[in-house]
Amino acid sequence: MSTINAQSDRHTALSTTNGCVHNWSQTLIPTTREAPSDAETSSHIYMVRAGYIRQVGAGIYNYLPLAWRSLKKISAIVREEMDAAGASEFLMPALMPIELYKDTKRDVDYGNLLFTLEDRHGRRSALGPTHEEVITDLMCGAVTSYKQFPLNLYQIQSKFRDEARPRAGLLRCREFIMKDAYSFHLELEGDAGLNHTYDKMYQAYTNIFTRCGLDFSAVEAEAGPIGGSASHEFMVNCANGEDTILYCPESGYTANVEKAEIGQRDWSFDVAPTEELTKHHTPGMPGIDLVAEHLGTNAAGMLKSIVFRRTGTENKWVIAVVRGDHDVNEGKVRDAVGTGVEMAPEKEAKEAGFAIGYVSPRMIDSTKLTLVVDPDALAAASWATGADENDHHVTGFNWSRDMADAIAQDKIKVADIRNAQAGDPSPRAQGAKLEARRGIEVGHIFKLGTKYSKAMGLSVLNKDQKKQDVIMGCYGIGVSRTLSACIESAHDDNGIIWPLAIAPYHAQIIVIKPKDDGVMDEADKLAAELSAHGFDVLIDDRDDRPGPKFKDADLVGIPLRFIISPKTIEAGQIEFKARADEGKAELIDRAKAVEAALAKCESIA
RNA sequence: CAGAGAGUAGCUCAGCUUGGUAGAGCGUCUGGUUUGGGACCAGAAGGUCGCAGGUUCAAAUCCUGUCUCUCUGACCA
Repeated sequence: MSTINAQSDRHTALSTTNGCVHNWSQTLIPTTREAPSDAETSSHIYMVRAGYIRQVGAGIYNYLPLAWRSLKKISAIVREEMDAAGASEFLMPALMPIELYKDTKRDVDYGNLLFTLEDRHGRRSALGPTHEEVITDLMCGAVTSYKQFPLNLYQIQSKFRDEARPRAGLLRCREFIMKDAYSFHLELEGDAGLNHTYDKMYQAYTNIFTRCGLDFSAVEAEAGPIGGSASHEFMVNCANGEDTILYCPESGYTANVEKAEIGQRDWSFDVAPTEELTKHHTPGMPGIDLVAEHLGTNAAGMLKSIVFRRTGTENKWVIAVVRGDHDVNEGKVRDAVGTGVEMAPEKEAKEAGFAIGYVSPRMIDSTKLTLVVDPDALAAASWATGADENDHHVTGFNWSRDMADAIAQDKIKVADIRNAQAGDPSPRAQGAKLEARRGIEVGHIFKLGTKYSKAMGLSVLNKDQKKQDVIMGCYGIGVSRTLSACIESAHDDNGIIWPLAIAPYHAQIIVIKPKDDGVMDEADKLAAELSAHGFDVLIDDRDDRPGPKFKDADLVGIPLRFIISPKTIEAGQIEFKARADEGKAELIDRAKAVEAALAKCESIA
């Protein structure tokens, strides 16, 4: 836990100045008993029900006061840690001319994900999904000497991506709030190098998500369309997350499924056949499970042969073979064959003779191609696989017998080309097995290298008066996604349970019978005391019955809760509990209210 | 992008098959009784039935087109 305000004895989640005090009746918190029927995930349901967000369009939301308060708290933590790590905040436009994307070809590579529009003059513009191009272009004109490096600049801004399918409230939006940072270097190593900044960002991200009170993992990840060499994702651990993470309990190795390596697996071509190769008619069976059932086996008894094409080529084919119940990992295929690959376009693959849906490794005998096989696809003596002929499969396929020529000519490459899964051998600890869990990606850091600087001509003269491409890194945090990921992992059946640091308010005062003499005065007094100690306070001053107010309090999820009523005032007491505590509030001395709140901060945060 | 579904009151939905005065619950407002985990009584407001055409004496309902939203998959810094 990082302590920014070390000179203060206040809890770091509290405000360093007086906290604010707001009355429920004077802000907008439209809670509802029922969620919209289309809300499926708990963060979506609770954010709508508790009055944090309202939908405007597909993947577009209003951030109501509660959500905005939390978003500002997350942003504040991000700013503090980024600034502390030596980055400078600035702001780029969200709107930009499409021409900026020409040099890096991301107007094409990013595809439909890029929001584009046309102005009155017919000029095409884009709404920024990330800002590598804008900042690289900026740097081309703004940085002229090697002496100005390293640099690290960041912004917090709305980003736009035309997601094919926005979903789950703020988890996958078309407009969302993101912090993006870009660093510039002339070398990899040393204090001014990319690696040093990357490590600092890794640490800053660890600080940020720790301070936000999140249960998260930093995992090795694929660089994806942004490109670059190394990358880590920061994932909120959450059972219903969209991403799968694999980790080794012994070595601590943790990686996204896209990236996770699999440890050593024994294999051999030399397995004696046990069955004749037999052809079967298998028409109209979509899906490997149906075919397997028809052939009297299961998916694990079949070979799946996926046809790829080397990117940028007309007809350099690659067949990747994995066991039927495994998934091919495109990145691993790329690494295995040494060039980029893409799924073969069906039409052209068919023209080249591939019976798509019925392809087998035996295609190598008739067509020029690269064959890569996963070790697990070699283990059995007898496989069911395609017959390289429409509507037909074979059973009894055996590598040593049916692929003898290819094996003899050493034409088969064996490599780890599938997604790792739970139970696979760990790549970092002998004998250990990988375990799987789910997560929501909230941060991603990349070593970009010179991909953008080369494409856009960002170079400077170095000390030796030689022109040198600038080395870049980029670092993103999904601010609005962090908010919903937090709820996704911290709620119960009654609503949200905020960690102190990013809750819209630290404390809520529920006033019972606010119209009775002196009751609101008492609430205001307590609020002032709490505020003086840095607590942001929400007073539920609504003239409503206690039941709905308790229900709303649970829904909204403010961490600390006081209950003031005529009864307790008379007794010189007050009720107090944390949102996360089970059961009813406990009665404490009114005089000890602030003390209790401060003590509770220590135990829950 | 493929498949499926939905647009009727602020929210959740019924009505549509078989065309004939626009409905319920929750919420809101007024008055009253209440006041410790989403109360009760009485009353009220609130909807060009997504939009545009068409059929018909008559369309929320039938037909055509269109827009929007959602779900599953594909895709996804």
